[in-house]
Amino acid sequence: MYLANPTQQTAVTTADKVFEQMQHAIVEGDIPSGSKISEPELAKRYQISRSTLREALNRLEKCHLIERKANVGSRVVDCSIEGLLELYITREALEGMACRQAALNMSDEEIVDMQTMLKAHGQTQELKDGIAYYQEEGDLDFHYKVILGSHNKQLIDLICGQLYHLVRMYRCQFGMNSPRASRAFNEHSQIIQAISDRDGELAEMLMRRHIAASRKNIENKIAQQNLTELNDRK
Amino acid sequence: MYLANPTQQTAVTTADKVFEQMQHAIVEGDIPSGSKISEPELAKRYQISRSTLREALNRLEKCHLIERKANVGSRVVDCSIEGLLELYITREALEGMACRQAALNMSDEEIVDMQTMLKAHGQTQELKDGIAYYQEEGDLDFHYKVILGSHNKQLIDLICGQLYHLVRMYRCQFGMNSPRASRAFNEHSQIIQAISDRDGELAEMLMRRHIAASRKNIENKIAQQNLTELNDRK
DNA sequence: TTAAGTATTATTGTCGACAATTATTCGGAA
DNA sequence: TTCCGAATAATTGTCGACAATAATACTTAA
Repeated sequence: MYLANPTQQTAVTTADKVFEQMQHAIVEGDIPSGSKISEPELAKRYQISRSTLREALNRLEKCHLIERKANVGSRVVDCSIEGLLELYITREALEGMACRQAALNMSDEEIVDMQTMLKAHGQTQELKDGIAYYQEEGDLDFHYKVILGSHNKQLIDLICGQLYHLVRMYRCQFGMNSPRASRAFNEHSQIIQAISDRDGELAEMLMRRHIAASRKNIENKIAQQNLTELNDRK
Repeated sequence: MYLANPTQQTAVTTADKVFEQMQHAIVEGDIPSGSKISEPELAKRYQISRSTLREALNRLEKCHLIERKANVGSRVVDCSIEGLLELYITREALEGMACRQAALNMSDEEIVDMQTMLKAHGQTQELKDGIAYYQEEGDLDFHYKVILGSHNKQLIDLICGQLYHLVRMYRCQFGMNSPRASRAFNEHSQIIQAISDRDGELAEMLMRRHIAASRKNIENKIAQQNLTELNDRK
C-alpha cells in the first residue's frame, strides 16, 4: 500500500484526483520514468479535458515528478543514479535542519507520541524481522514526524510536499525496500533521545549521519548490482 | 533595477511573460503582500484570457509567491516575521550544503571567476561605501555563484528557483538593503578561501554562520524598528 | 543515395463560454 | 436590533474549439 504524506490535503477538485492518480502511477512506474507525456492521450484515458489535465500536470511539475518545456511538452523525470545522490544530499541538508528545529520546537506531547511510535516500531521489527515492508513504512513515519516537529512551514513544504515524492519514486523504481533494518532502528532511537534532550546540534548531526549512511548503503547496493550484471554477461 | 536569477529561462510563451511581470509586481509590492487575487480583474489588466493567467498563477505558486485554495482563490503570501525567520533557517540548511558541495565540485575556472568577482566587488565597495544598493547586488551575485557551483540540480532548483524569489520579496518589502556591508565582504572572502582550499566542511560552516549572522541582523533591525514605532506613539 | 527544403500532420498554447462552488445581499422571524 | 436562511451575484473549475509552434513526411535537386 501507498503511504500518503501528511501534508497532502484531501483532493476536492477533479484535477486534484487526477493528480493523485498520476502521482501514484509515476511513483510506481506505471507511467515509466523518462517517458514523454501526451496530453491528448492522457486526457482521453482519464476522461477529462485537456485543461484539467494540464492543471494536474502543473501540480506534478511542482513536486518535481515531471518536467515541461515550452511548446514541446512534458516528460516524466528519469531516475538516474546522479539524481538519486543529489536528492540524498539535499535531504541531508533539509532534514538535518528540520531535526535541529524539532529539538527546539517540538511540544512535549509530540515527543511522547514519537517515543510511543518508536516502541511500537521496535516490537513490529522483532515480530516481523526480515519483512522489510513495515520497516520502510515505519521509517517514513518517523521521518515525517520529525519534519512536522520542526514547526517550520518552509521546511515542511519543501521536504514533504516536494522531495518525498521523489524519494518514494526512487525507492519503488530501484527496489530499495528494507535498508539496514536494525541499524536504522538504533539510529532512530538516538535521534529521538537527542530531540527529547532538546539538543538541537546533536539531533541535526545524528539525522545527517542517518541519511548519509542510507545514501552510502544505496551506493553500495547499486555498485553491487552493477557487478552482478557484469558477471551475468560473462 | 531588478536582478534576474540565473536559473530562470527566457520567457517564450505569453504566460511566461505575464508570470515574470507579476513576479516583479509581487516582489516589489505593487501587488500587495497578503492581498487576494482576482482572476477576472488581472486577466483584464494584462489583456489575456483567464486560462493563460491561471497558467501564470501556477508558476507563481511554484515559487511560493502565491497560495491557492480550491474553489476559493489565490492570495499573495504575506510577509510575516516568522515567515522571514523560517526562510533564513531554510537558507542556512540549503546554502550551507550547497557551499560544501561547491568546495567539492566547482571547477578551477569557476573558482577563479568567483575570486575575480570578489575583487571587483571589494573595489566597488571602497568607491561607493555606504551606497547599499550595489552591495546588495554583489551579495546576491556571490550567493548565486556558490549555489551554481554546487553542480547539484536539486539544490540549485530549490534555492534559485524557489527560495530566492521570497528572499528578494522580503528584502524589498521590509526595506532591508545594505546589511553589514564590510563584514559581509570579509565573510565572503573567507568562504571563497575555504572553497578554493577544497575544504567542504569549513565552507559549509562559514556559509551557515554568514546566513545566520544576516538573520540575526534582521531580527535586531526589526526589534529596533518596533521600538521606534513604540516611541512615536507616545 | 543523400540532403535540403517544403508541405503536412500532430502537439502545445490560448481563447471564450458554461457548470459548479462560494460569497454576498436581502428578507423575515425571534 | 440581531440572527438565521434563501435568493442572488460573483468567482473558480471545466470544457471544447481555434491559433501558433514543433515534429514528421514527402518531394526535389545535387
